[in-house]
Amino acid sequence: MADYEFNRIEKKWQKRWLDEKTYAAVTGDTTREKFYALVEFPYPSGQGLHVGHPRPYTAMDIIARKRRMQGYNVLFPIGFDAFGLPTENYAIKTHIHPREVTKQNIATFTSQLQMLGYSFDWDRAVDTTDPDYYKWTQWIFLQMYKNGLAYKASMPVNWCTSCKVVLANEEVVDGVCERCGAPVIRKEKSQWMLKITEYAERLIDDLDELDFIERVKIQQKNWIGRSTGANVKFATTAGDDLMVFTTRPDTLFGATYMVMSPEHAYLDKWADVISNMDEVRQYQVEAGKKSDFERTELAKEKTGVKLAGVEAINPVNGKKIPIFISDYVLATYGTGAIMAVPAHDTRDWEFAKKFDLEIIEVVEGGNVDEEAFTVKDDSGIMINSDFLNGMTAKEAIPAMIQWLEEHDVGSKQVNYKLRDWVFSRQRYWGEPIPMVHCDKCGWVPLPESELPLLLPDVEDYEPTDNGESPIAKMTDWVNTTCPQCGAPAQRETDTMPNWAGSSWYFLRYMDPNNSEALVGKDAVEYWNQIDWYNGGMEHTTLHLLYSRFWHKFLYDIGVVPTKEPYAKRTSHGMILGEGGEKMSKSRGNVVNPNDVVNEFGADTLRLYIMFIGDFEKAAPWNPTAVKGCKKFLDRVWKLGCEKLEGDLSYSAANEKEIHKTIKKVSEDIDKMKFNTAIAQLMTLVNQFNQNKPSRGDLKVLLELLSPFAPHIVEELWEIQQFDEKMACQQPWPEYDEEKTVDSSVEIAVQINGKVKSKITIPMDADEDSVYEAVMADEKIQKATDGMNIIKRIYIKNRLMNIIVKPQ
RNA sequence: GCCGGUGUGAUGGAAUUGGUAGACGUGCUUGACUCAAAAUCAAGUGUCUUCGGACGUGCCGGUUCGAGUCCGGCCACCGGCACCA
Repeated sequence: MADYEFNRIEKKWQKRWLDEKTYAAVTGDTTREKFYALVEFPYPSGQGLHVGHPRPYTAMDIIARKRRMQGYNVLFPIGFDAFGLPTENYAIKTHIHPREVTKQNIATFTSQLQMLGYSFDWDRAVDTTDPDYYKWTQWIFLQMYKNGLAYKASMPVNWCTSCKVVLANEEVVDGVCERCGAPVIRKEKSQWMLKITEYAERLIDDLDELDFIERVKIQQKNWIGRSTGANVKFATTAGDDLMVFTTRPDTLFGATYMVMSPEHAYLDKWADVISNMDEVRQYQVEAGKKSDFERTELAKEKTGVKLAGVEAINPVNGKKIPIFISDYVLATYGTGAIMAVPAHDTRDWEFAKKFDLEIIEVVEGGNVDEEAFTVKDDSGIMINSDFLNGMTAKEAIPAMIQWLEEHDVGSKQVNYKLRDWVFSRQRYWGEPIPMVHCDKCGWVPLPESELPLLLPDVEDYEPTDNGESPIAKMTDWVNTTCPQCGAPAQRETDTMPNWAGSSWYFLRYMDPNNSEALVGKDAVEYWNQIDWYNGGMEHTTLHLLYSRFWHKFLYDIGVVPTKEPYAKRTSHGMILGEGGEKMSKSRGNVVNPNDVVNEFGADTLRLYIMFIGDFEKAAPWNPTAVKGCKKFLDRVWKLGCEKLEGDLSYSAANEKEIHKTIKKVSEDIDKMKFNTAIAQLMTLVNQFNQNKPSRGDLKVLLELLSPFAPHIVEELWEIQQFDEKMACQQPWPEYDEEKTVDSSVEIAVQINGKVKSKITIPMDADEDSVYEAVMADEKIQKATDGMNIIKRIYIKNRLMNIIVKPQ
């Protein structure tokens, strides 16, 4: 018997798959149903592949391989999301051009991914830094601009003090930079923005039709943060009406004061009317100095300033109430001002206590002197509220909205927490934003014929302290002429964030070499929607949301035929270090896939990473357990090398277990229960070691194993000369439900719900004959001796429970 | 604080969705082979036990003939959001 030389075997088959383009998807083969399986394309970092990558990749590879065997026309592509900071930082350190670094890293990643035997369609690989690719990223930006979805605005933005770059809200975690951990401060800057808020409603509502795992839907919904309520107009003694948003218009009679955010525009407008403007200015300065992080840290203690000389009028009762400014009211949400109902809102209550303001109870049931009574279930009864008295909150809300509308002082309103997407980055290694600024014409888009706008070469990639991109120093590139009027003009020097290229990459895979369009009509009609997309939870409110937004826009302008890019979304758990901690260089617990492949082979790594535990949950790496998977493959090798004679029928001894295994493996792959599928394959192999397999037995084992461990399977397939076509090109085995069932079954016999004995009965035996067999059992006779049998419960093929009472 | 998730042997994890808890793997014990070790193969492995049994899925209670699974109340850990009106 030949040794199991996994290194030689794996290289041999990888080469053959690539040479023969075994896994190329065939567009236009209408005889077969299409299946588009997608994994998140990697960022090609200098560290190379991490063991985290193989988990989702192996999972989708197994699914793709099985679908091919089931006759689908499968598109399973890969590419590289190569713009981004780590590469740029590396360039700063080494003075090697990011383009070169990216090229090397992509080469490393490619060979590592090929080393693991993934059935990617390599001819379709995309690279977001390729001008032929980012031409279309820029093109989409131009379409957004033309449709009013891209705009430049000066506003306070998140500024990472270490990366020296603006961050999107989604990139700020606990007040620090998601990537480097440095503090994020607020900085006033002029930025390109994308109006994702225009799509907020559709981004929430359309989730209902999608087959996404629930936690993804919930997280996106929370992030978009829809709340329904009303806008209410308060007249003021300054003359202007002050508009507020509230989710509880029913509590309007309890509104005893108002609060504006320190940034509210009326403050400047009212400067002459406000008699304590000095105090107001001082508070504004202090609030402005605080970073987001400090604002949240100091959340407990309320601060604020009462506006002297201005009062508001509560529209429902004409009462004059004071107005404050406080940083607990955010300028960016709602109208930047609130009506305060201290009796029923915790924050308002704290503020009212501190400033000794009136607290009026309008919903019965709490003790508003002690704490705010926040009713969550809408069932509280309204009091002190004139025409609302006696109603539940649920009834009072629409009643109040109606009243507001009738009196023209308010209306129903929906608000979202989602903010527009800050889209410019002051860095080098990104897509140039194809816009030109002309003193006369303002911002002018580059004509599409000038795309791609190439990223210029610079001498120095170092970001500048004044917040400008390194490209700003390339005056030859920056200075241009206005596409509209021909006058001297300047190019935009900020670049796009790394989320840009990844927001549409799945479309390019459908038609990667199209030079006329980002994707051809036929290709996008055929591949249509991604059938199954697996990726990390960390992208839920970033890439996953952004790409849904872009796709909806592309749908609106007629580029794609579907409203949503992904029909189904699943997510894998993280691979942790040995101690159950996150793998990191500083902890020194990083496992390199290369080492595992060298020592045990790619098939063992694939098998282990799928066997490690529940796919959705995090799992710690266990080096000794890897051996178990290697041992399993050693046993398969031994079985498979033995020369078998005869036809391809199943042996009588193994037939039942084979049908069970086909069923279990088929179903488990579709449910991503890879660990139990592998366990069943192990059980089958254990049985083959008891009952020598026939030639047909071995053939079906190899077919079932081939998505998991494709290399060893192809080698054994060749040794056995099963077919001219490779194992991966065989039809997926089918099972006979009847043959998965045993002829006899062991059932439990319980007395009063406790298992007392076990007996073997024929499959599907009727209750009376089972009862007879039960009563013949010695242990049961003993247990029921001298007892009254009250009743019996029979669950077919499972158990019989006898209920007895002492006589 | 709000939203979501998880809790099962020494260990990673199974359990037909209310029906024999611990599949499969690791580890450990014993045996075979070996001068020996590794590898391989075989048997065993939840806890306690007076060997009749008794107990056992984070804790307390409930529903049920029957609960890891359902309900109520806690505890612990993980993830997300957070002064969002």
